[in-house]
Amino acid sequence: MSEIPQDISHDQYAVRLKKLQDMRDAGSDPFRASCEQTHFSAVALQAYVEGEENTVPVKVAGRLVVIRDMGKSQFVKILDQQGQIQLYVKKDLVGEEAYVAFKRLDIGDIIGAEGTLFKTKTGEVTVRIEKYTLVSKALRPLPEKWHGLTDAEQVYRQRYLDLIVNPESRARLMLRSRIVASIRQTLAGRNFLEVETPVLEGVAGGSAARPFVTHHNALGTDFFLRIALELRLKRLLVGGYDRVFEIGRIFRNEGISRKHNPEFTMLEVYQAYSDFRGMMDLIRAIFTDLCRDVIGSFEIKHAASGEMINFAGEWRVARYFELIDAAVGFPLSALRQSADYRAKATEAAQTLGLDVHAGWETFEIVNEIFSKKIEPTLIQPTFVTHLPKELCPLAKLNLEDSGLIDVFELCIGGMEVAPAYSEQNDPFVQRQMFEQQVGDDQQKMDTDFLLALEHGMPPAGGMGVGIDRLCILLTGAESIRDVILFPSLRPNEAK
RNA sequence: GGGUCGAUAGCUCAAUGGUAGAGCAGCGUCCUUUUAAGUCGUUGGUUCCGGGUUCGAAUCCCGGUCGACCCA
Repeated sequence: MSEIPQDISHDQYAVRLKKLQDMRDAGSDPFRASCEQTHFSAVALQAYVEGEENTVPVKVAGRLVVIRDMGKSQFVKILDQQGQIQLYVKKDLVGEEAYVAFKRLDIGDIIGAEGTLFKTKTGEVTVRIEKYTLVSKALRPLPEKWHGLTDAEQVYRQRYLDLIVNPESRARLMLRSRIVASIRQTLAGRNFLEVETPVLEGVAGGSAARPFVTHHNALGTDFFLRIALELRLKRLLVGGYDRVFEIGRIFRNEGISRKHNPEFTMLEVYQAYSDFRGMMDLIRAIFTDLCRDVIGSFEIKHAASGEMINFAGEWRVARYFELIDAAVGFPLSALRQSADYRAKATEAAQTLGLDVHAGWETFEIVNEIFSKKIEPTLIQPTFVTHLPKELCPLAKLNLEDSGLIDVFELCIGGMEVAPAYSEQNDPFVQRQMFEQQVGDDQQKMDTDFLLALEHGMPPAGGMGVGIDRLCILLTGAESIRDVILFPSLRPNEAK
């Protein structure tokens, strides 16, 4: 322990260090190895029986977050996983020595306490403390109780402080845990197997994104961090896992924004002998369970627009090109086979005020219209179907129009939430689509996956759900950083 | 990567180019049912870092670091 200066009254760290040293000098250890807890705060509050004062015993534990000292008695509050509970500490009850020691506790200290439940004259259920133990000393002061912690950088770098002092952050991030748990439960109830597949891949396939590269020393080779789960999970379809899913972290070496974190969480689900329509049923079931069990409502307020998003009833189904034609104001899609399709698409995009880059393929120009002018307007749940095949090289082609694919993009709240496909299982078509996608760079082609397809993959529906964006939607968060416990930041020495 | 904005006490925030302040927290006092408890007193600053302009810089200028927002 470092030297403690003479006048420490202004230095909260030094004051606390001094208290720690005094306790150690007196032979008591302020960092205990265990502490008995019979009740979480919320459980204790429910255990109170109206009119039965000081009959129900509880042992609670948590961090001191409020201290109201009234001389010979104190009201304090502790915070545990479930929230706060008030404790009443009285000199008569705990004894002189313990009371004096209690007065030396600081906000932030973690204590265990036992006593009985009663209701104060203002009606708050409170634990009347008979015994307490300091189980972990906090050497640093907490942020201010009223405003909490607002400095964005500190909120992200020291998330634990945000969780302690900002109840809305606690609630939002805990809701994420419950959302993921609910999804697992829904899928388990439908006989899906949860699996884990490699993060380190020789080929980063399944999507078009720039991967992170790392190096394995013993093998003397570079690996890519996965950018999707798809190709591994489909190998499991080949292997006879008919219903399989993974909730896993994927990594994309691209920009950081309110909607993008370099690592994020994806749910991918595959169901053999189903197709993209089956995935519509599945995603409806996932949302129904989420609304019922986690959110407690089938309506959620869309944070950006204030509009109520309704998850009950039928969800809108709309064809991609119907939406495009409506947005541009003329039947652009009728020209898809004609020579001036590109020119008309460019003109339409520019009329809508969009920049068209010279190097873009025509489907990219049209998709710019979709992502900038249509997707943001799809607030209510909408299945967008019949997308152009260039957008998803892993989907089955539509039987009536081979330029389209059997897929949907589920858009909610102006965001793409879940794409789903009837999965491509023809190894020849798949190879062709890969070749178009990778161009000359054959290194990027997952030939081992094509080999797996040649062994036969059952027809299947597959779906991906961006868990972070789903959480943004369901929690009303403004940024992906608000639903990720520790978002990616530039490394920085602690201040 | 580009543009705009920001960084002041542990936290939340003030401060015409002229002695850096407040609230909470801390320290000391009073108070045995408080609810942002109350009461009296009181300590605390490398104004993000490095240059420059100026008699004088938290404030103006340049560079950097970190962050936020928008764009790519």
